[in-house]
Amino acid sequence: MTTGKRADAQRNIAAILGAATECLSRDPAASTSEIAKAAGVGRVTLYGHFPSRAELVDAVFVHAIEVGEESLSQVDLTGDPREALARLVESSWHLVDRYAALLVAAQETLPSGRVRELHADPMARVEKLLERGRSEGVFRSDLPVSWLVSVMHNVMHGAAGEIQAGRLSSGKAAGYITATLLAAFTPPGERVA
Amino acid sequence: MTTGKRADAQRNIAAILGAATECLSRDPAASTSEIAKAAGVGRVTLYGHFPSRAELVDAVFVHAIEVGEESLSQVDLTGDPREALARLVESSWHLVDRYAALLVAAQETLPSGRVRELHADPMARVEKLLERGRSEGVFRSDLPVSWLVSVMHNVMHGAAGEIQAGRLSSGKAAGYITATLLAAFTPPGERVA
DNA sequence: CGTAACTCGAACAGTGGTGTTCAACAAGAG
DNA sequence: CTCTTGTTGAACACCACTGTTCGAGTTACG
Repeated sequence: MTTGKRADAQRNIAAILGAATECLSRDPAASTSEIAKAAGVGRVTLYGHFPSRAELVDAVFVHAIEVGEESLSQVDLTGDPREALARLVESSWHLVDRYAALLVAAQETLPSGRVRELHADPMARVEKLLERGRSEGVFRSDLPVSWLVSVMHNVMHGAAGEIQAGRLSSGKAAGYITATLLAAFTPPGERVA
Repeated sequence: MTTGKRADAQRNIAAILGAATECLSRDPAASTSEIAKAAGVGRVTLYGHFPSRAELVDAVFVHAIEVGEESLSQVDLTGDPREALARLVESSWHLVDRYAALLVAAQETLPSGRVRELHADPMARVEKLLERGRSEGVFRSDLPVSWLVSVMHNVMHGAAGEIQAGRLSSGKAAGYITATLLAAFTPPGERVA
């Protein structure tokens, strides 16, 4: 092992990371006591591996992004950009739904800009697809790509909120989101799919 | 006056309400000390008029909604629903931009459902316009009205976030929002305005 | 003017978190 | 088996906040 850590230490680190992911996904303000207890570990042990709560949140967030990237990188983005977008939304949506509260935790814990920095890869993927759709004339070019990305982001997180509030069923969300975004991204003068 | 309060007490209540609106609009987690100081008043005085921080936040939020309603009620919602929506967005946007942080404060302070309860009037206005647009065939009917309202809400608050992050200029926001929503609300098969 | 209403700062108790220290104990690695 | 690394709960110091109490001082109001 390149890590000089002992075996049980590695096990505990994994347990803490897992428990933190779960706790923070339920409550963005989850305390270190809560997380340590959920990991079946003493609070001191937690601080032994993560110097501060913020660094733990960072590690959890980085891990979540990695998991997400693994899933997102398998989405086929070739062919009709509209169908590609539908596929990308379908995959992204599951991640957003799962990690919505975690994002909140990161936002209010990590230094400004850090969240966006870690979102660089997934954002680049979306931007690239949107650019291609624009050059093929099926996505609108009268608004900045950064704005379109923001719309996609906010519509998805809005859906997560609606579900949490019990006003939307999980099954319908992906369909609503894609229907909304495909229309929103249609160039003025063109027909909505 | 129907209020049995003394004149200076009334002045202080107004000052506290004003200071709280300003402080909470900057920082949703603003403390009572902060607010009292900004109001030029002792913390004890604040608690003399508002039994708890939560009730103060509630009062501030109610007041903000009232101010908003006053402005929104003057918007002409007759004629082409698309143009009416543009006018409504224009007015709503200023309010959202101003009170975005206040909404966050209310969300994390007030009991679940209270925020939505206080939003009943502005939401009814939007719903009514959307229903009319649907019956005239210019807004889509394949998605629930509640979802369309949520989309409008989230796109506007997303724009507020982009502005706060310095990625969007205040002047362009309203145009982007209306362009996005008009397309998003266009019925499938129809051309985007 | 006199009184009731109001204000003030300081001090207090209570809460709920973060991060550290300590000394005893357990477990992996060689 | 031994030694290093890791783990543990209890206790501690610290911080920032909420909400209350007190007594003294001030202000409106009739």
